[in-house]
Amino acid sequence: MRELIERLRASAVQATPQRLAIAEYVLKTTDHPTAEEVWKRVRRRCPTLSRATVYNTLNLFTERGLLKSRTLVEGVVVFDPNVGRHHHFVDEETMTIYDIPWEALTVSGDGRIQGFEVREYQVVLRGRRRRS
Amino acid sequence: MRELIERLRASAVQATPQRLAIAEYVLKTTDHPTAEEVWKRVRRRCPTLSRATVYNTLNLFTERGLLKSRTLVEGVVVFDPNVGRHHHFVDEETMTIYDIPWEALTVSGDGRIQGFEVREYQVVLRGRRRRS
DNA sequence: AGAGATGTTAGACGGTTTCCAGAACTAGAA
DNA sequence: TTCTAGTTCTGGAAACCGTCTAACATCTCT
Repeated sequence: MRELIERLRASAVQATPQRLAIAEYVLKTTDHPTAEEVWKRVRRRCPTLSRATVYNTLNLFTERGLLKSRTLVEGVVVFDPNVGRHHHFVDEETMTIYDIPWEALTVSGDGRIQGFEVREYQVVLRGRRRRS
Repeated sequence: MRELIERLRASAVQATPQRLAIAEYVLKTTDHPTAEEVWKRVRRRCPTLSRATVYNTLNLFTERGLLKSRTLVEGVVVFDPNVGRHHHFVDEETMTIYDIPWEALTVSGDGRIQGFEVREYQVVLRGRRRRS
């Protein structure tokens, strides 16, 4: 709690009860929730929370680098508190998104990409998660 | 023209003037246009063309494997006539999307992806195109 | 030509996200 | 505390994008 407030302050985000309620869920989850999912979830604790505030807050967090918004499944925007480098695996059956550690994949390019100054890159894998 | 009709027939798509007008642009371009862009563009030749037909046709083409729809830039769905395996580079300044040949990049994974049955994957590179 | 299937159109609709304007809240100063 | 100026929150309206609908047009097959 206290350290959440710290984190917001460190990102120049004024902590309010609404933002804390949202942060508590969305900055700590390993899910990749949509705005709607965040709203439904956080409203359980904070029933007056408006949709607009959820969108404002998610956008603010994204602007401040606390979140990253991604479209890994066609037409679905999700928010990801893991803002560091990593890749993704999408289970096409359940549409669940899994994080893949950056070091788990190696990407190398040949001469054909010399015309491009690559600032970042990301691999998206699709398939089925093996049932263990 | 004739071979375009052939291509549609081969994909079990009945050729109509509207579909041909759309196909002529969208199946031959190296751009990655949005539905709206396709509509604006094709309407110059076929002014009565409705938005609904553009969407119906793009979705039909996608279903039949003539196009692939992608979201390479947050919140923007584009259509790509290059349905074979390849990667993409997004110029973050101009938001232009470039195709990267499949063989230009090599991706290898370590043990941490053994829990996943990968059916396909794609690399998205972001940065600036070098002015040559 | 006629019947039935298929395609097209304009506008209505639906879900998601943003905008707006007023009310509530906040931090800081007195 | 109380005041003030700035910020945030809220619900509803509006914008946006894509889909659906129902009437009409056009094809295809006999």
